[in-house]
Amino acid sequence: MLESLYLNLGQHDALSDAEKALLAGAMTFERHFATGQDIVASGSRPTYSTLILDGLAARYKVLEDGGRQFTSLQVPGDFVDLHAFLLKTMDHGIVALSPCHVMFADHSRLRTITEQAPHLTRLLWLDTLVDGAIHREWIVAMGRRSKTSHLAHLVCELFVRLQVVQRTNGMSFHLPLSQAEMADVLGLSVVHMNRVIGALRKVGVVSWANHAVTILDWHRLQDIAEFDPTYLSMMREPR
Amino acid sequence: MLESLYLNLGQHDALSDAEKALLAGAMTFERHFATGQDIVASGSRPTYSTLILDGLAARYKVLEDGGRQFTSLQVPGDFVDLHAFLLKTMDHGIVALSPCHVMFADHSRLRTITEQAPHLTRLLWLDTLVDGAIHREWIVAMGRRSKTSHLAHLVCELFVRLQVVQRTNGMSFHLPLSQAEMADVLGLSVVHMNRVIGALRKVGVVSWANHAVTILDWHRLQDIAEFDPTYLSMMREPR
DNA sequence: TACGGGCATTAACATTTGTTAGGCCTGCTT
DNA sequence: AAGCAGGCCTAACAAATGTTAATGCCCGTA
Repeated sequence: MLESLYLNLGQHDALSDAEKALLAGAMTFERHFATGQDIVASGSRPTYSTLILDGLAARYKVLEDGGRQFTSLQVPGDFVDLHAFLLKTMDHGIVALSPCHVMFADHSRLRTITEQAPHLTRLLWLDTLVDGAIHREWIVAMGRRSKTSHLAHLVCELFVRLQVVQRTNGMSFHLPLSQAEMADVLGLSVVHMNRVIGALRKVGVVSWANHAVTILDWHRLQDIAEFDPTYLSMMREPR
Repeated sequence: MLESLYLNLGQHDALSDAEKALLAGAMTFERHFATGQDIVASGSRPTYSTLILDGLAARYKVLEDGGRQFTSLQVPGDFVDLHAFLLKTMDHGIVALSPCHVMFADHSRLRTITEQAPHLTRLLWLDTLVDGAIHREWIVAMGRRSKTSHLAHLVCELFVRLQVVQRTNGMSFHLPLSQAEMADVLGLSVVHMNRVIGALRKVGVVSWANHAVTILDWHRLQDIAEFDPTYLSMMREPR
């Protein structure tokens, strides 16, 4: 059941059986969320952290004018709010973008891990660092890439991340977001989001229909995106 | 000499004398960097992490077309590349935006801290988590705020962060960035950056000249920015 | 003192992006 | 079967942002 988590953490460094057992021991109950439901509310002070077993979720903030911005997309194997273990107060919400199957890890047991399992602690820390690296890449994309390049970069990133947790199917993956939701990822209007998706389709590097994205020309897509996966730290080495 | 670091880490939770000693013990040599010099090179694999004692620095990425985007600004007391301790390979560069006085902490000694000082480890982890929270706020600003609001938000954030490490002077602080550099922060052209700064000046909430920023109307500035400092986790509580 | 470079500022114009509105599907409900 | 809601897509126009170029200022240096 925790296979995705093991794949996710294990991509950076070897994960021992004892460590897997410690992780499993930190888990409490599981739960399902329907599309659109809040998994964690902004401003709350959770006493557990949420692991996604299956489904797609996103962090978001809402502004006074009603505008919404997603700040990350979370795939199976992601600890969506590991932050709250130390940050205490959630400064953003987390919403299910598809039906989500999640499991909760008690903060008190995570704390025990930090007291007794330094290497596993470093791997969990690393998980949040990769999260930050992804944020930086998004900032670069929002600030200095063309919108087409930004979208291409996102497609590359999602494909690679989903591949790690075995959620791709050949060169395709399931992306349950509507174009309005995609617009809240890239920070665009819906109309322009539609234009940009159209542009990417037109160059022929992806097909995108019915929430299924297929990469038709990985090399050219990567080129448009200037995608370099270094920031995802997928190299397995001692940490 | 490490006062800024103690102030920075200590804002989130009490820092014991033993922990301060451990931090001091992790430090090796110090060094000065001139404005514009690279403190850490993109793609390098440092064996130490860099603490800013004095000066302003920034993380950045450069794209193929020469465009540059800053992904964070780093103030005294910030561990600019604590990431590299676990990420290993730098996926971005760090440049001095003013003369910088820095000190290096050996990764091997940081590792010892993770083995022997769980609470201090959590505080260091937390430091990187706040970093991520700042990134998220930047993403929201880039995606969904007006440019004026984005700039106002940045001014609020810098003021608060500098205040923690006692680098403010009343309602003023020193901001050594040129408008071209500011443009690389917000992801704008230089010309538009100039317009936006002009707009903020015109409403009369800040004065901005000779690299000195003075907040003339904090309340209204905060209002324009929709600035809520929760994300900085400045509350002192057990972590 | 004269010169040149970097920086802030502005103008004029080009391009990108947002807004408003509507059409056309599809799937679901009555 | 009719009606309705949501999602995708397009058009026409408005607003924001980028580009190019020019001006003036300050400052360090020949």
